Amino acid sequence: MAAQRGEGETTTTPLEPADRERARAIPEAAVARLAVYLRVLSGMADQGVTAVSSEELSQAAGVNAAKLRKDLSYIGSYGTRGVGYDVEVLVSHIERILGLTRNHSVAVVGIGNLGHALANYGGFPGRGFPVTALFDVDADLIGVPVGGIPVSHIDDITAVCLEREVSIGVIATPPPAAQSVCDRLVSAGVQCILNFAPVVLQVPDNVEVRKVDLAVEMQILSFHVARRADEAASVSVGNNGLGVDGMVIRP
Amino acid sequence: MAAQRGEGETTTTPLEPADRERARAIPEAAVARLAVYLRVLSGMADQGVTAVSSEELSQAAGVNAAKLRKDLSYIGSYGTRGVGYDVEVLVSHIERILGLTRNHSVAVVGIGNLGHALANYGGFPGRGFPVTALFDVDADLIGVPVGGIPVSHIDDITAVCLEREVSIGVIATPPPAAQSVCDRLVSAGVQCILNFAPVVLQVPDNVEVRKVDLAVEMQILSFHVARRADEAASVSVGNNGLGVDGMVIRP
DNA sequence: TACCGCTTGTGAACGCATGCACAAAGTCGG
DNA sequence: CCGACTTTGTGCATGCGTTCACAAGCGGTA
Ligand SMILES: NC(=O)c1ccc[n+]([C@@H]2O[C@H](COP(=O)([O-])OP(=O)(O)OC[C@H]3O[C@@H](n4cnc5c(N)ncnc54)[C@H](O)[C@@H]3O)[C@@H](O)[C@H]2O)c1
Ligand SMILES: NC(=O)c1ccc[n+]([C@@H]2O[C@H](COP(=O)([O-])OP(=O)(O)OC[C@H]3O[C@@H](n4cnc5c(N)ncnc54)[C@H](O)[C@@H]3O)[C@@H](O)[C@H]2O)c1
Repeated sequence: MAAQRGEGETTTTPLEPADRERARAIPEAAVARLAVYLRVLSGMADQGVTAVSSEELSQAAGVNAAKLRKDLSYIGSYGTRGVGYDVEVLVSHIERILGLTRNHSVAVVGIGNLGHALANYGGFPGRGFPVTALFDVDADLIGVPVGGIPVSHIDDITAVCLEREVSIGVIATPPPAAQSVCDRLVSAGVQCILNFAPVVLQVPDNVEVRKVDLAVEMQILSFHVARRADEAASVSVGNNGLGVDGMVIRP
Repeated sequence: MAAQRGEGETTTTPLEPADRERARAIPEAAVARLAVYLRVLSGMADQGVTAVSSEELSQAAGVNAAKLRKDLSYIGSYGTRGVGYDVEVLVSHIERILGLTRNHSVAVVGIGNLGHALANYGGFPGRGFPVTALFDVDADLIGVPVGGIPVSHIDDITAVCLEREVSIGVIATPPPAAQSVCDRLVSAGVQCILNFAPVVLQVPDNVEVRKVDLAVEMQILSFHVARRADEAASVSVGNNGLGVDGMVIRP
């Protein structure tokens, strides 16, 4: 909706009605994997590979071959039985479904440790996500270029986001500021937010939020360490080699 | 089911076998949420809150109340019916299940844009994840302290990781180096890896990998933009300037 | 002590995602 | 042109995760 210019004509290449229905039905989990397939396929294309089978591609993407085929089937039937998939064709169809046929302007809010890293990162523009705006409250930062873009004051967020047609907002401020920054982004018309602050954001229904929570990631890893340690411990104590449900733990 | 003891009365082992069995059965998705609950609860504790109901906590964590209760039930029954949960009690039990009763040393490999941000980040040590080792190949960086820790050469990774008992390795190198760095971490005995490089890592079964893939996150957001735009487009045949839900889109 | 109202903990139903297994559909060699 | 071989696309079963709904349990109150 934010991408919608006036009425009728959009700059985005419209999907065929059939594709539109498909896109609506793609499971979230499959979308995430499609993005991974896309990267793997792009890499293959760069190396001159023109065709690939579901088996090869699934290996490279680290998933089950059947799952890969099912994922691809969500976007249509573009393979050739007995042969496999044409890399270029697959790339273009995945890009189309993911909405990568147009650029998505990114704004980063909070130009501290993380914000600097993000602003300097060269991987985004190349993939269709140019960083076009940076915001902070720190007076010493305003106007200073980071990664080639001068930092704007957070109070100008609405004007700047509208002017530069920002469609994705990245929050890299301290936790206490995150909700307020989020609200400002939303009122500036940004409907997609990537949040690095360890805070649960409240947003209206029409806004999509994804969070990257490193502490949570670490704690999940910690859980697995602990679980493994416990398993080892339970095996070393007068154990009979059987797990709780009778499965053999160690042959 | 999985929690039930073999046949008849098993010996009354005075350890905590119940918890061990429970931990094994916790769904991955629930573990991730437990980490979130823990953060919310810690915040509440800091503000002097001593008791909380599933309704309140679920609101704060942004999840369904029933789901929250089920998640908590995986770790045991520590609530009081008619009252709610004691914040301190819940915190300590979640910490125990997540293995946060001990510290987990973290090593960061690749001290570039992102590695610097991670090394300087103050949020990890406070939560039981002290960064104790940094690695890079760049000769100019070796010995230079970042966030108080001198950067070691990647070739010393095995010795340093063993000496500092590193249990989590964070990969922040360019994509081409990631697999090789991963292999080195694994042979240094690190069993948990957090990967920022947009690469699918191959590891043995006993190693746990979690990836943080910002490009994928952005592409998922892009997908939702596209989907929304399409929905709007399908409505906007003879559009009146109003979006699907009647909100003004952008003049 | 007995009752009442509130909140937990969980059995059960549901829905979504995964993985299997195979028919359909194509290629290629003869 | 045909038949053997390869790989896709998908119906189906299975398992996991979410949600509902309510009995069980507890504190407060009379
Ligand atoms: N640095 C990391 O590696 C890392 C890791 C995990 C999570 N995080 C999270 O990411 C966020 C940023 O981390 P950081 O290390 O870059 O912090 P930082 O303190 O280095 O930077 C925060 C920046 O946000 C700015 N800021 C503060 N309030 C603001 C506001 N209202 N509007 C706009 N800008 C504002 C500050 O001026 C500062 O420049 C934090 O929430 C942190 O918890 C960071
Ligand atoms: N910077 C970001 O915001 C960002 C965002 C998303 C993903 N990433 C990913 O994170 C990774 C790091 O990004 P960055 O921007 O910090 O890159 P960078 O180029 O700034 O830093 C990479 C560092 O890794 C070091 N290095 C190279 N090969 C190495 C090896 N074999 N062993 C040890 N160190 C080695 C380099 O010397 C350099 O210091 C990349 O894979 C990138 O795609 C970064």
